[in-house]
Amino acid sequence: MESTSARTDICASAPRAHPRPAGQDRYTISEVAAFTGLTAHTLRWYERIGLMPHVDRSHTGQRRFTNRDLDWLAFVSKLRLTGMPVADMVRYAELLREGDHTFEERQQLLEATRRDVRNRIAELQGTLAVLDFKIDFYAGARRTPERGLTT
Amino acid sequence: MESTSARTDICASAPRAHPRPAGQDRYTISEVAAFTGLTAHTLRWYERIGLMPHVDRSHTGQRRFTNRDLDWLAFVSKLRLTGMPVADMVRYAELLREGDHTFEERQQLLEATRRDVRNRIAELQGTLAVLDFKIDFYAGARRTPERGLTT
DNA sequence: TAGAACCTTGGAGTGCACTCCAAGCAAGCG
DNA sequence: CGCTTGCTTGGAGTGCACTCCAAGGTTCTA
Repeated sequence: MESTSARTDICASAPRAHPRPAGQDRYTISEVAAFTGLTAHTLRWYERIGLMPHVDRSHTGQRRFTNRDLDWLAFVSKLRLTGMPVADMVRYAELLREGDHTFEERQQLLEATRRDVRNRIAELQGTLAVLDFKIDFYAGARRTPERGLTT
Repeated sequence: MESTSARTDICASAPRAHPRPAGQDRYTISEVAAFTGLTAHTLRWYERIGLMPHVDRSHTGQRRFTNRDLDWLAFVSKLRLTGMPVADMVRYAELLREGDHTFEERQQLLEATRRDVRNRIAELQGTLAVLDFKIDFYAGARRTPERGLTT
């Protein structure tokens, strides 16, 4: 669990996941919920805990998200898939808000995350091997039915 | 998110993860905790919720785990890594207890799990691509420092 | 201008997977 | 035998990541 030089030639363009209407830059919370797959509740919660880099408001106080916010949310959603704790993502968001002098720490955080993701992939491939082994056994036992496997 | 014919040529032997002393077949709960990395609390909890296929007891009622139990726990630990809900693992354990006529359902459950794991790996590889992209950006910006990336 | 559908807030509730506790019995050693 | 360490139970507590609620203000469509 350390090797696996996972190739990443798919989708190596700029991180823009969910389709969104062109020429618009102010979205209500429910529009953003539709684009990202997150609920409005979750979006408000993200803002509360400091995971959103301060969202714009209309003159009456309603949230108006921008394309930049959508980019950020797409990135956060990717990180979420890795099982990265929300607290760590908040940390990264804080570093961004603090400006240029956190550059190096951000880079290190990203690199640590990448190591975690690679390890995670290696683990999953190990599990896949076990599943393949067991499924092969089931397929074999189907042809010569005799005993029912103990795990 | 559906492709990725993940190769699984590593560790494709019989599923036996943690080293254990030869010629022994009765382990106390703390020994099992040491071998598996699970806590004694968790092992008791697994039994309570029906995830252990009925553990043997000493004449005074203390648990005595067997090598077969260790095999099962190794398998469960693998499944746990995939993020499979405990309830689903309990379901599989129930099917095992119910005997031969659940053979097909068990096979299907394993195959569904394998699909999930493959999808998970594909997702992670997508995330890895995003991380690589961003880390490359950071490395480039280090050589020509000018602006600090917005996500 | 009415009504429906949407948005706001703080705080409380949910589900999962553990994790711990207290009180008491069991096992092994000098 | 006494002592320490380990094991037993049901039930309560924890941490995470949401998820929902009530009461009220806003925006859109007819």
